[in-house]
Amino acid sequence: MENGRPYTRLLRRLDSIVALTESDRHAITRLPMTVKNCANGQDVAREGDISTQCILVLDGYLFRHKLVNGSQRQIMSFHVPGDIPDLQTLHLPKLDHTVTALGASVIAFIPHAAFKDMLQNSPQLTHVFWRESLVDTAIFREWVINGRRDAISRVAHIICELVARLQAVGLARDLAFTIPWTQSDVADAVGISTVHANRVIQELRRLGLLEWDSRLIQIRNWDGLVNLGDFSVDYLHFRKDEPASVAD
Amino acid sequence: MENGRPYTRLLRRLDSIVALTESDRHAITRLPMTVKNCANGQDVAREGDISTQCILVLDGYLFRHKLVNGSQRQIMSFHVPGDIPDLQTLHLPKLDHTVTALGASVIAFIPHAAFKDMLQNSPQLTHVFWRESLVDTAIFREWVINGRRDAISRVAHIICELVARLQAVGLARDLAFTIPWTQSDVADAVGISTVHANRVIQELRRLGLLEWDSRLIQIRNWDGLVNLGDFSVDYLHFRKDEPASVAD
DNA sequence: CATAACCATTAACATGGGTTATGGAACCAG
DNA sequence: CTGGTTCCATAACCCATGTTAATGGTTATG
Repeated sequence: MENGRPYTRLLRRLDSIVALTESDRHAITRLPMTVKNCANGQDVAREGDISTQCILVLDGYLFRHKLVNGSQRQIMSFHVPGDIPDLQTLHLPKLDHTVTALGASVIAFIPHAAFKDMLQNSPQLTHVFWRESLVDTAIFREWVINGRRDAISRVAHIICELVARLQAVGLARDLAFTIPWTQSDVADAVGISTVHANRVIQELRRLGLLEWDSRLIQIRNWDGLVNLGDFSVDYLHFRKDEPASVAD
Repeated sequence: MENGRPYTRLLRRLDSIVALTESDRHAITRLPMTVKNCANGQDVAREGDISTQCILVLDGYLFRHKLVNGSQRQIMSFHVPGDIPDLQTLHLPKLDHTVTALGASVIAFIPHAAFKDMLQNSPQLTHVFWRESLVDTAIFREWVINGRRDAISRVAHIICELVARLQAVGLARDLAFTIPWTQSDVADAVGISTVHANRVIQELRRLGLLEWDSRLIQIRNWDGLVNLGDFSVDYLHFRKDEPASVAD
């Protein structure tokens, strides 16, 4: 949000998967938004809610999660600036999981009515946002697959994914990023115990793949991490003609 | 396919999540289709392909899968009659996984051009199919969560899911269904070894929850299975006002 | 009919990761 | 300063599940 325009990251995000025309960009910037600051751990939307607006991440992170067997928490996705984690509520308004702020974050609410109105008037934007929702699906498929990998590969994999997604919106360009999660959050995302998450993180450090200093993660050996995590960027479905990463 | 009309199950399927108008139904029945018979194990679409048509399951089953670490196969979904397993290719034409026939099956190809044309002319049908693709997403989310359950619960869970989805299109009404998978397929779907799949299946039988005679599965204790699998039908997002299960 | 595949089953053994518990560092509230 | 809380780290123990391998039944095939 360096430049203060709230829709900048969203445009970057969409631009990373589809080429936007000027009129598309213009239509998006005219969407009404209500900005809100969230405290760490604050629920932004809850399982069972019927949504009437979408959430856009402006700054910080959100995550989606659900309880398994009434006790364990499974985190099913992390969301970076430019993401609309509940885009699906446009057509599936009842939430089957909860959306929560990871660290202090800034979000914006976009009313469904205005959003749908915009899509109704533009087949191209319908394509763009439908496609965006399908990339979300592809990420879930990859997380299903991730369950087959062993613990250290799983953690390596989500780190690679986060770096790639942050880079798509112009963040983490130096292979370093800050994310206010705890080891217990990591454990709940990849489906291991916190004790084992700690073992795995130490092993990643020991292998010289990255520095992981509480909140700050600095990749030291990208290729090694990609290899260990069996990571391929394909499933994120970025455009071949990458958006210029210098034009901000 | 009892009545011979190829789009019957699809209409049932859509009807289970959204109320269709007569003109919607009519538009769908006018979609051009090319019917094809598939042998067991035949790839219908492959990872890396650029699709120009969608696949509709008419009879039998398909499944989607991908190799992990270049060796292990992870099955990420099963598809029943009425499903369009590659609906996402309408907006994300490059496949990031392979679609294969499970047993001898009958499918139909629907050209993207005709499909898009239909959607372009009907905001309501755009809503219906977008929503359909989002239910697909919700299922993947649930499979991510399923990774947190132990082996027997995971198997119980996918059995419950299959029964629910078959019932939505008018199959498996008597809590019994035939599916030509092997124990190794089950293992690759829930992410366990074939040996352990065998242990788990025997335990399910021993608990009196079901009969599992090779291809034929007969549920004996639905509530027990639901309970063991920690299954809740919510994530399938069926309409509250269920489609009449008698009107076929 | 003979052979080969494939599949379900079982056994013996190995191990990745879970569980429980404890201590210390950092941070915060009063 | 003191007590509470959260997070990271470490150890000991154990279990669910993986691995490997062997057996027999069934089906497909030449």
